[in-house]
Parts: sequence; C-alpha cells; structure tokens
Amino acid sequence: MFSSGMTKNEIADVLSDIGTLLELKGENPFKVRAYQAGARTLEAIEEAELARLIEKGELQTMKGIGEALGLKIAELHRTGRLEFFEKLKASVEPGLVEMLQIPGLGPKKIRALRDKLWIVDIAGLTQACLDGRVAELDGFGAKTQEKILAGIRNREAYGRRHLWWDAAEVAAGIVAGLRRLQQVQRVEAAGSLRRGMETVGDLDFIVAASEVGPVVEWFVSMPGVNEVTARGETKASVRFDSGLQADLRLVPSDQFVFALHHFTGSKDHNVQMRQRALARGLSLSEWGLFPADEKHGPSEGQRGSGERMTEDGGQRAEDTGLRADDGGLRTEGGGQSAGGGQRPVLVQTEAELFAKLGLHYIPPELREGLGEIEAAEKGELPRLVEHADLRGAFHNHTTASDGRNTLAEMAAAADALGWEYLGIADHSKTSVVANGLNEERLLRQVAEIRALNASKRFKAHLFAGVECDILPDGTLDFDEPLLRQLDYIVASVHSLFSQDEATMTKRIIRAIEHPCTVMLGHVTGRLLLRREAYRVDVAKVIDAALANGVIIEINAHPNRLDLDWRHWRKAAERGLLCSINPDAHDTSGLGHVRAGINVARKGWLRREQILNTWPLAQVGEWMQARA
DNA sequence: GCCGTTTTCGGCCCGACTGTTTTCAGTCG
Repeated sequence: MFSSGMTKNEIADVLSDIGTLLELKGENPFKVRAYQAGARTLEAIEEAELARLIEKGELQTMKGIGEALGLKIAELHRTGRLEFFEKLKASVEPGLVEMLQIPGLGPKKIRALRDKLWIVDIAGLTQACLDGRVAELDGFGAKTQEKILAGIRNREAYGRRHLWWDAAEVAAGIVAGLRRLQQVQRVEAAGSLRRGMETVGDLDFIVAASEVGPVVEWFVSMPGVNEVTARGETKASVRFDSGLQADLRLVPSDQFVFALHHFTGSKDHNVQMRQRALARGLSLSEWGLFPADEKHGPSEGQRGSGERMTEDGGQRAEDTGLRADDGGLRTEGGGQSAGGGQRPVLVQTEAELFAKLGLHYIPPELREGLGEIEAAEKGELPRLVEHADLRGAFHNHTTASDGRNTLAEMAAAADALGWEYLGIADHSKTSVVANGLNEERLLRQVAEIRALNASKRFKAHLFAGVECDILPDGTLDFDEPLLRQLDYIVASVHSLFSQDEATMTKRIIRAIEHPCTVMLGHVTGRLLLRREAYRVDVAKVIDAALANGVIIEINAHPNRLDLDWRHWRKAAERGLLCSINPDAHDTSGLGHVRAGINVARKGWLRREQILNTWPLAQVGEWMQARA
C-alpha cells in the first residue's frame, strides 16, 4: 500500500489543532502547551532529520517530545492519520473553534457559553447576546456582551472582502481552467485584483469565446462552487464555499479589450477616461469606443451590468506570463483617426486603447484616478518595479524564533529563487511569545550566519539582522554594542498597541532616531480584515524616517501590506527608501514579495527606490556607509 | 503532556490589559 504520510509542517499543524481542541475541552493548560510546544519543536527541525529520527526511534531525544507526542508524530508521518485526533475533532462542535476568532473570546468563555447557554456556534451566540442572556452569565457583563456583538458584526463586514493573496490563488486556477477550454479565445481576470488592491470584493473574469454554452457550464461546475447566483448568455455568477463570489462576463471578441479595461476600473479612472474620450469626440464604454454622436451600446438585454463599477477582483495578468497585450506597446498618438469613420474603433490591446486617447499605456495598478492619466499624457509615468527586479529580501524569520524553516533551509530557498542575498531578522527577546532571541542566542545566530557565508555553501549572501522590538518608551530591545555587531536592524512594534496616537508616534520616532535602526517594520501594525492599525501619525513617521535616512518597509505579508501604497508616491518622491520585506516565516513565505510588489507598483515606485532590487555589492556599500 | 534526576511528582509561565470583581480570571500577543 502506498503510504500517504504527512510532512513535518502538516504534522505540526495537527499538533497545534489538537492543542486548540483540548483547550476548548478545558484540558490542563500545560497539556495544551505541550502540544503547542511539540508543534514548534517539530517546525524547528529539517524534514530529513524528522524522517531519520522516526526511523531510528529517537524522536523522544528532542526537547518537548515525549512518549505520547512521539507516537502520534510517527503515526502521522507514516499514515497521515491519527485516530486520537479524529475522535477529538468529532467531540468538539466545529462552531466553537470558529468562535475563537471573535476578539475577547477565549476557550474559558466559550466553554461557559456552551455549558450554561448551550451555545455551539456564532449564530446562537448572536441571538443570546441580542436576548441579553450573555450579560447575565457569571464572569460576563454588559460590556463583554457588547464587545462580542461588535466582534461578530466586524467579522461579517470583513467577511465580504478577501485578501488579494487568497483571491489571486483562486483566480489563477480559474484563468488557467478557462484557457484550457477550446472555445475560449481570450480570458483575463479584471477588477481590483488586477489593480493589485490589498483586498478584493469578488472576482471578475472577462472571456471572449467562440461558443458560450460550454464555458458557462464549466464555470458553474467548478469545484468549491456553493451556489450559482446567475447563469445566462453573457454572464454567470457563482459563490464559493469560502464566501468569495466570482463573475464571468462573456463578450464578443472585438469588445474584449473594452470590457477588460472597464471592469478593471477603478471607477474614478474610468470616469476620467470617458471624459477624455468625450473631449476628443469619442464615447468610451465597456462596449467600445465610438464617435460621440453615434448611438451605440448594448441591446436591451445586455444592459444593467454596464453601470456597475465595483471594487471587484481579478487576477494579475502579469503573473501568468501569458499575456500578449499591453507589453511595452507605448505608442504616442491621438485618437484623431478614431473618430474618422462611423464605425467603432477596433483595438487588440489595452495599449492600443490608451494610444487612441493619446496616452501611454497605464499599468492596471496605477488606474486609481490619482493623476495617472495626466502623467500618461505627458509621458511621465514611472517604469514600475517588477517582480523580476528583486535580488533578495530582508526581514525573514527562522526556527531560531518563530519561523518554520531553518537558516539553511531559508538560504537554500533564496538560492532556488535566484536571489543574490537574504536578510535574516528573527524576533528579539521581549517578543517572548514569538520565541524571541536573547543576546546570547542572537550572537550565536550571527556567528552561524558568518560561518555559512564563509563556507560558500549557498550562493546567496546572508545578512545578519534582527527584528528588534520597539519597547513602549521607544527604546530598542538590545543595547547599542550588540546591535552594532549586526548588519542591519528592523525595528518593529509588537506590544501595547493601545497607546494614544501622540505616545505611539513619539515611541516610533524615537526608535527611528536610534543610530542602529536601518528599517522600520510594519509601520501601522494593521492586519487586513482582522485588526485595525494602531493609532500613529504616519506623516510624522515618514518625516522622521527621511530625516534619519531610515528605510520604511513594505511588509509584503498578505495580511499586512503596510506602509500602505497610498503613502508611497509622495514619500518616495521626497527620497524615502523602500524595502519589500516578505516577513517570511517559512520558505514559501519568501513568495510574499509578490504581494509587496503590488503595493510598490501602486505606490508608483521604480526599481531604484527599493533596496532589495540593488545588486549585492551596492547593498553592502550602502550598509557600510550607514554604519 | 513534558521534564528532571538531591525528583516518579510537582512545576511548567511572561506582562499588560480589560472587565469583572472586591482581589482576580480571562484574553492577548
């Protein structure tokens, strides 16, 4: 029998899930912690090492793994299944696990709600709060009840949007699937996903096809489709189990580019484009570009969707590498010829469409109606940074703190990406929960990094850094003599998010003014769709960074993506240097830079303005000069 | 559930904050 065991990270996830379930069952908290510690221990070793230890029956030589965990790990590794886990899962209402996502609700309170009010899911909890029953429970009160309700409401409100990263993955699969259909001539994802927005509402796919029936049929039959909300000749809509909605729009081939442009938006960009067309005696819409006085547009049946400009999703066409249009075709030229005849203007690419209106090609990420059309008219659009421009990345974690891959594994991953360098920045000692490094452990890691560099085992040069906590008073977590031994420091706030704006701003600026600070990490602490930014005067922080020659990172973790793109254009014009930092906690996390590239492009950033597009030698010189 | 070993049981574990209390339990990072 072919074995289908689990990888170490999958096993770690199971152990961690067991911890959560035991917690909900009210188990001894130390037992819970033992499972969580076991998960962490597992993450801290190499895949091959795990196999070797299991083989030799030496799992228990690892700190934190005893007899019980050892047996479970071995079984999961061998079979991918664990009876104990299955039974445990079956014994806990799944709704309780979901309730853990509500801020302020932990295992104890959830248990009380279940045992005393028989609440087993969020729907029941909502009703009990509305009835006022929750406030009457021992240990609960009016404020707690209010907070729970607010948490649930937020969840619902946020639930309507999705992280770009998650939506992009879904969209890529759909685009690839549509491309494989023989009836499909052209397909692109549009919407806010194509514009690289940090979150997206739903997905929009524009398709030109020789025959619509089979395409619609494929679309509504995709795996994961929970509900088909519309199904017609020109449009189909589905909702996935995840809550994500996807729209398919079928258009004639000669309308494809117009529909793509229209549904990519944004609304403001489209309004300005239409105005520009009108000024040239033309009328632009999703249906085409026509002489302005000529009646045109959809037949009666097609109307309706035309006026709807949503913040919807789409897939970044560049990612596929397959896009034939738009590529560098930057023709100058007016739309004069366009109005010449009575027939609609035909274009094959968006670049041609822009050219018809006297514009250079405007990349989707810039289409926010924030001056891109004026810049495109004057030929002043920047050459935006591209994913391929990256030569490395800073701010990455290893198993030394809370990462899931070792230093060597991360270095190997950087090699695989063809990067010239990789910056390590594990947590500092005050981040206890993230297993932050104390002085001794940090120095040991620095020595390890120097030795690896000397050994030439990896092509990528490793920079020794730290993600140093900014303490509540703005001082750094380590003394200057220690920090001086590192190549660079990322300074980040991880505690006391509740400080008022003045205090938080002062705190961060003090950290920026520290002579050892090289970069500022996740400036606002926001977690997209989950947690608001802490209160901070970002403008003052940018001023301070500029004054002190400190880099502000674009934290490319799909949940963070700050400093927000809306600040970058102006800040970079003033000379603020950027670094696209993946904040990777495992090797696959290095791929987050792709989300960071979106932010940089939306911020009009050019390659030169981003540290980790520079060649290794230049980065080294820059760091030397700073030190 | 793990660990240690002058232990086979008793301790593991940090600090801040909030809301509930009247001295503290629960949550969070």
